[in-house]
Amino acid sequence: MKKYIHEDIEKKWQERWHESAIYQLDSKGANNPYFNLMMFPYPSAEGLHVGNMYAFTGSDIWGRYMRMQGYDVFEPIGLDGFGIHSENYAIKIGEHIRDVSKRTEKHFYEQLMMTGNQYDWTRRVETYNPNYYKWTQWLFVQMYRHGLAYRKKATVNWCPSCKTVLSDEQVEGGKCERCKSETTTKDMEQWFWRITDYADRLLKNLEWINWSEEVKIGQKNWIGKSVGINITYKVQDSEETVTCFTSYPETNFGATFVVLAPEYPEVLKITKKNHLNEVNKYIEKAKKKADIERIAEGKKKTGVFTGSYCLNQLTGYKMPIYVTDFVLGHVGTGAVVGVPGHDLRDFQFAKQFDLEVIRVMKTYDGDESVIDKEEKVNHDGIMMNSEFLDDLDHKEAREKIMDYIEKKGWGKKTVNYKLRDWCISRQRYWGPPIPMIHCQKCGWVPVPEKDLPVLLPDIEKFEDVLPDGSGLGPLAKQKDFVETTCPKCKGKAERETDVSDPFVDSCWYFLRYPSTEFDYVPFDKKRTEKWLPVDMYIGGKEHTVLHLLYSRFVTMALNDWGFINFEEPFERFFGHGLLIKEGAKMSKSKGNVINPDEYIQKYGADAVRLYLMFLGDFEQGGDWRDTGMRGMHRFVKKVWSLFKDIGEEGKGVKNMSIVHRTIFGVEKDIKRLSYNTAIAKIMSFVNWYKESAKDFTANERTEALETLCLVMAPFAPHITEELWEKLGNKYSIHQHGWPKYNKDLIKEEEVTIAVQINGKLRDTILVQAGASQREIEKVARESEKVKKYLKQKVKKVIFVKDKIISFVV
RNA sequence: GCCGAGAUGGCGGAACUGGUAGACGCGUCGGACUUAAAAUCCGAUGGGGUUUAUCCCCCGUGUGGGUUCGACUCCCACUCUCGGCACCA
Repeated sequence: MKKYIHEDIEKKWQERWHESAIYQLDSKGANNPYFNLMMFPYPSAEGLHVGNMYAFTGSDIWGRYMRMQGYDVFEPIGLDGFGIHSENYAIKIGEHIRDVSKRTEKHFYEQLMMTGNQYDWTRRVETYNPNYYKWTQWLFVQMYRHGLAYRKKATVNWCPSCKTVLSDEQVEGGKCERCKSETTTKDMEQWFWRITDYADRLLKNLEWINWSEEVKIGQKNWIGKSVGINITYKVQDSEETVTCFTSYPETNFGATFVVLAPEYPEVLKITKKNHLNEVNKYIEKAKKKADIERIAEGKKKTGVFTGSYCLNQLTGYKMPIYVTDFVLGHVGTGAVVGVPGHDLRDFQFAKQFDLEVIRVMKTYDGDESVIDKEEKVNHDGIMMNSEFLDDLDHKEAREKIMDYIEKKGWGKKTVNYKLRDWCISRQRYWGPPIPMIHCQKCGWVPVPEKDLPVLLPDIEKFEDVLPDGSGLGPLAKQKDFVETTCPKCKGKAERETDVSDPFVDSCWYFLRYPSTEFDYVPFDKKRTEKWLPVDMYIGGKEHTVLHLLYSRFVTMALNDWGFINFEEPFERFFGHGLLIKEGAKMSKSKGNVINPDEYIQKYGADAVRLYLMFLGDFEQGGDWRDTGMRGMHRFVKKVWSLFKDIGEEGKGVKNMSIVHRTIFGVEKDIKRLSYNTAIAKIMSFVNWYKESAKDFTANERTEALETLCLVMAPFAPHITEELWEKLGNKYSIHQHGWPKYNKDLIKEEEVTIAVQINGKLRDTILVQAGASQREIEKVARESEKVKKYLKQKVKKVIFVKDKIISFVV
């Protein structure tokens, strides 16, 4: 038998798979469609990251296993190439993104090809391709037509030194990630998608979708539903009112002040004349700070008095109104009623400005002393000083007071969400232009469908694609692009020059995959109904909120508009863990980044795939060690060497039940994506084979080796294909069914029973499986080791079938 | 601060619904093959004690308590690590 040369074998089969098109979506047949999706990568130009390969291998194993279970598995791949990540890289190396991205596309696909995943290479999707982003723009127009896309002034991060808008991710601790200067905020008109309309549904559906609890909780917290009440207070000597949202109104007998956000629209109207100066100054200062900076200041509260008061209807307390930046304009109503005894921030503010603290809840331990330090501020307890609420538990009191306030007409029960509408405008170059036209007469008009796509102009000069600090994107300088005619009145008009957020590109890509050959619709109706929703989606947990939530939102909207017949895009989502190297996070600065190419060249894709899946639990992540990689290479060579004696006759063995136990065990592990233990079972099987094969008949050899190929096929697709052929089987192992095990044979005939005395292991005995307590007790009592301990009277005997017998003395 | 995940030999990690802790692999040590090395193969390998030896005993899953015949697994309190969010009223 030849030596194992992975380069030849892997190349050979990759070409064969390609020619025979066994992984292509069957657009006519396919009785059991199964959409196995992995998160498409954003190509970083430095090439495929081993983290990508880790995720994709785990997903591919699942897809290959499902194919062997008889499903028509569709496993597509594409590139999330539009966006700031790619653009920043191009800027860094001083090259035009258009050129960089052409190069990375080729590089990425070549690398992905080498990993041996069962992709349908005919259905690739690249977000920067006009035939794709045409439909991203179409989605925007749909959003606009259905009232879910709108424009509003928003506060964005701004770096005064780089003169550009920054995304939240680019601001680290209040500083610009590139030049380290302090960032400020700027109010700019932006396009938004009304995801908050779907907040409740996004939350509700979490109850039934098959996702891990961890990810569901992540989404739930992000949506951040809080139930409470909006209470409206009259401002004294004024026509104005202030409405405050609170989720713990039961403490309102202890309310002693009201605080407004600097962004609060009526701040100046509420402020008394002689306080205007100071209030204005404070607001100006606050505006210059980013949210992050406000937070960084920590517990020290600042603020300024407006000179006005409002009345607490419950107590008649005259509450002074302050402006402070710890109240955020976009949260709740932008106004908060201060209860210093039972909210830490309110307490800190009250101390700063010497406001009264009134205790209205004692602790469950009965402490009702004066609240004079932070540690004593309590959020729950039994009501006191609250008239008709006294002695009620605070939760009970909450219901009662809300009804009371509503009945009195002072307020209205409200639900508040942390989730904010999705700002999709980006003042950048490398994205799909937002397909809107502004006309002096007609206002904003969407680009008609027949005129899509609005092509991203191919700007020749590299310098012209850089953000320039005008607050407008690079497209604003392209006259030919900006100047257009209004689709409505045919008059002169201007195009929107912002592009959309890269998350818009990725929020619907899975819908495109099965329909890539259609150029007149984003997704064909029949095709979509057949293949979607996605059956299994595997990807990183870091996308728990943004990407997954946006995709769910868009799917719901498309469902509402009648384009698709389902409202959840991913029937099942599985979040894998993080891959690290020798205890440390991989990073370029540390120089410990693993380049998968090198390892594939050295050890072969099969060995790398196996090792990636073996080094830890797929859900938890794992720690890459080069020595471990070498060990796996050794294992693959060992497997290869087993096939040298095919056809040799031995005297035969009685018991091949381990074959069945292996099938059973590996299957069970794959089903729960516990790939590392599945591989361990395959290794044990190989060890057993090496020890026992000398006695096998030719048939027994074949049975064992075929089984080995089949259970290993999802993990190591090339070598198993080669060995499968060597055994004389027909192409392809990947179209063969998963092996069946015999239920009777997986049962052990003999079992080892642990014998315990007072819970301590004293002996083990080998008995027939299923032996009764009486039989086992008899054998156990005869054991010398046990006898020693059974001199005292046995009080109790505990027996677990096939497991344990325990004597209590 | 809040939410989530985790802590097991020299190392990566196993242990399904409480039932023989350390599967599988790495590393190390010893041996075989070889002029030699690499590669390969065989054996040993949690710590401690005891024994000529087989045996046997004790201690061991981050810390402290609890429940149980029996706890890595369940309960309470705490420490540390990683990931996410962060003044959400």
